[in-house]
Amino acid sequence: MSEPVRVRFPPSPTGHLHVGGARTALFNWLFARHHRGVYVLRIEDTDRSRSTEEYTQSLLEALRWLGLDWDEGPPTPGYRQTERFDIYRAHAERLLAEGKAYRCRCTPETLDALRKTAEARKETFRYPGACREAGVPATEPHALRLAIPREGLTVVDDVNRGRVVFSHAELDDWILVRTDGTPTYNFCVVVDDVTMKITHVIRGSDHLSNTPKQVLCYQALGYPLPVFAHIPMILAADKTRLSKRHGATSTLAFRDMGILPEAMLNYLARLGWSHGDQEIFSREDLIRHFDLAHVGSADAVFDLEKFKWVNHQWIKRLPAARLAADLAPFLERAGLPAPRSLDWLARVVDTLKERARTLVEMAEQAAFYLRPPDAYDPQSTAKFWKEQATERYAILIKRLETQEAMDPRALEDLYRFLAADLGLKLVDLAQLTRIALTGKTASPSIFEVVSILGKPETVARLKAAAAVVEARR
RNA sequence: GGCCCCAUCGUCUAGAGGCCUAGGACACGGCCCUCUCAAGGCUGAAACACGGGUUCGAAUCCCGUUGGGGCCA
Repeated sequence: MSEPVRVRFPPSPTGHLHVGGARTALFNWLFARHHRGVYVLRIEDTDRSRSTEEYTQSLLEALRWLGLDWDEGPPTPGYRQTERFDIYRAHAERLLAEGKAYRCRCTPETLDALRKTAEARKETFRYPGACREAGVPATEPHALRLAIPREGLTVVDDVNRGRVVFSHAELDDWILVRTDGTPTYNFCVVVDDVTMKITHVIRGSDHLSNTPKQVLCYQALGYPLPVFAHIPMILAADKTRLSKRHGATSTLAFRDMGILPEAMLNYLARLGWSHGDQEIFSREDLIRHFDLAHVGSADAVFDLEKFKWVNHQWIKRLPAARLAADLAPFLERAGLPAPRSLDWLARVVDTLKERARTLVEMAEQAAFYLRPPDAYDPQSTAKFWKEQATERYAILIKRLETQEAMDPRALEDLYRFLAADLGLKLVDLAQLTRIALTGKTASPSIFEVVSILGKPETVARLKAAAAVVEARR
């Protein structure tokens, strides 16, 4: 029986959760759920100057929105690095006592000078290890360095990259604890992963180069190595790291753009991972099919167009009631009058599902349902408000006022009979109605629209349009 | 600069030596459907970075070049 899987996602609260982080979180979460393991959330806030509580809350909010629930982590104490300094100190002291780490009194100035000399000679700077030889008394101010083997190799066995070999000649006696007593990033990560019994470290490939250092630290500490999986990164269209100048990058910003969490998960999962030709995956599909073996190794370019397509697929699939509830805040934000009811809004949503790629687009398209058009599109009126428009509006108004059945089928029958009666094409009457009700010549099925608006509102808008036509003569 | 990683249509990818005249998806063009706009259906254009090997046979394995990315300062 193999050990239970334990994975972690360790964001730094120095900014909002960006899409790259969200995908790393997702892959870890999927791996944990697929293997019925444990998913740990850890807040890496050792950089106190840049970490804020506000960002921490934002991170948690984004994760909750995506539904990436954690089995261990905040608000339980002990999952923020600032709460764990005693643990780092204890491990550092043990390494020192065992002779696997040593005190170093070299100042940053000394090191800078050495670095410059090395650069001038076009050599790679490595810490020469003077203090390792000399020994520094505890009474002097000092940093703590890991004593790594001077020769040989460290091999990182990576699930995605295979065996990656690093020569110790390229590695430093790196700093575990700074002179001011604060532990460094790489040291904290190792101690945390070890004490949290993490079995699989799944993270961005930008961490691959740090891995040999960490491996050496695991070995010095005498702990078994976790399985490493370095996953490809997400790039912008210009193949550089995705950043703010490329547009929205934070998870919550996509929520505000009207992206659904289902779509976000789906799109992010397909960036670097695949399962045959399948494009649309539910949360359950992802858990069932996710595996590290089908994660690629090349970096992936983030494509908003495809993302919106995936979002549209989810808009089409999700029930109207759910969408209506999600849409409501977007209507409010657009300054539109409140819908008659949530059920009524669900009917509206059903007519818009095929047309809106985001909830923002859907809110725009829903506007005419909530208030009459404040203007009529000039191109549309130029084409359809010809001589007989007044007469035709009069006929439509008269017929609709006496119409009993307001379901789309009955309305379509009415329009077809009427068109045939007048020797017209259906499109003529349909577009006249559409202009009156929506102000434009593009909208959902006009029979659906009339049905949802109801008789009084429809007739009122037809009369208003007729009046404008009359006034223009 | 040193070290490490990566390389299939514009983009996401399928492809684990013969199933590949390289498949799917987004975007783009055409046609069909049609009350408009969409959605949908059909269809078109579009890729194995380059050069050497290995092999009866390579997109798939090896080496090099080029390009991109990352880490370290």
